Amino acid sequence: MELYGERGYEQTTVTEIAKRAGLTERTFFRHYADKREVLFAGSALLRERLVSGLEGAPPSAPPIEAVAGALQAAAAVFDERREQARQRQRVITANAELQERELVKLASLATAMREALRLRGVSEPAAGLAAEAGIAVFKVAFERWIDSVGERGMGAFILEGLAGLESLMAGGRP
Amino acid sequence: MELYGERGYEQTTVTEIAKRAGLTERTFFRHYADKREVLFAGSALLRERLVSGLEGAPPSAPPIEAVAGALQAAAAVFDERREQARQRQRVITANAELQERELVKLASLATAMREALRLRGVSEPAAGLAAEAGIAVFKVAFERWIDSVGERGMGAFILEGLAGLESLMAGGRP
DNA sequence: GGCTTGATGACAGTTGCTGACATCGAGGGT
DNA sequence: ACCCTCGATGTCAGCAACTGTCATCAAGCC
Repeated sequence: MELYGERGYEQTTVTEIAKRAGLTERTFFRHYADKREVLFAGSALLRERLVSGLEGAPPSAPPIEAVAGALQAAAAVFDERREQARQRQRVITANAELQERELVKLASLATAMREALRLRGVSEPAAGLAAEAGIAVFKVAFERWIDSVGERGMGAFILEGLAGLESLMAGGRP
Repeated sequence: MELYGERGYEQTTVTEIAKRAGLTERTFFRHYADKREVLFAGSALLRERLVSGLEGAPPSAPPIEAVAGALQAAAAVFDERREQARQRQRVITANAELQERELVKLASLATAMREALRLRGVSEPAAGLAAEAGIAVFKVAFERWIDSVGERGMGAFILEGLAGLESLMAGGRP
């Protein structure tokens, strides 16, 4: 992160990263599958929160409410590390390769939610739709949260996003 | 595509592709930014269809209906080349790097739709939400279409997806 | 003290991708 | 017909990401 911040992602070679960490290039690749993965190792935590959020929802709750709860649980992760999240996002938005990887991580979150919904008894294609729509709301809310100035928590943006999408799907014209 | 089909994506080197095409490796990279791009050059057509679908919708139509029309216009592209689409998708699902690039292309479609919606007068965050939700429906519909056996057009899956998402957002329990 | 085992180093090799310069063929102007 | 420009291609050298293989080494275990 230091090096990525100092000279940018592309201008940083793996050899430099390894040297700064007091290791060999080869050893770096034993810990991270590739150069990008350094920035995304933490996404496992997000997945856990989403999944346990879905598992923790009352069995009687409709899918969208379960998803809403899971998104709230995930949003809390960001509120705890607001500045770190912004710094990280600055590096990512500055580089196309990193944005690719971020999309992959989001897709894997969608898959995890989809499977957790299936376990709740939600059938296809509803499970896939609910998961993808949830991630869509998450993306928009995250972007707005990052660009926001105040101390507003990400959960508020999630709520707004859910309400907005609900209105849109009902034929609303905001 | 021949080589990717014969021996798989990773086992095919750019040198081989260039030789098969009667060109040099260097010339290959003058036409395609990278090795993956060969499979995604056609996505520009998809974007055009989506955008002109949005532009062509009656100004009075609510966002979700404009998106629905655009998705239908895009779906037609696939019905015309069903077998080709399947073959391509087989190559892509067999390789992680290619799935990454596919996600990038989908994200760029979402961005294009978002901007087209803004031009229709839809404001944020509704434009972003509608675009992302539309792509979510598209993803699920495409997956179901690829896995389907009959001659059913992709447009039918799009319609089902839209209806399903509408029901979900209204608190439905399918 | 010897043994296994997991992490690391050393090193060579492949391949995607880029920069710099030379070449060549098609049109365009005179 | 002659030259001239220009776009596409070839040639060559090189970097950096990533991988396979084997040696080394330290920690714990018998």
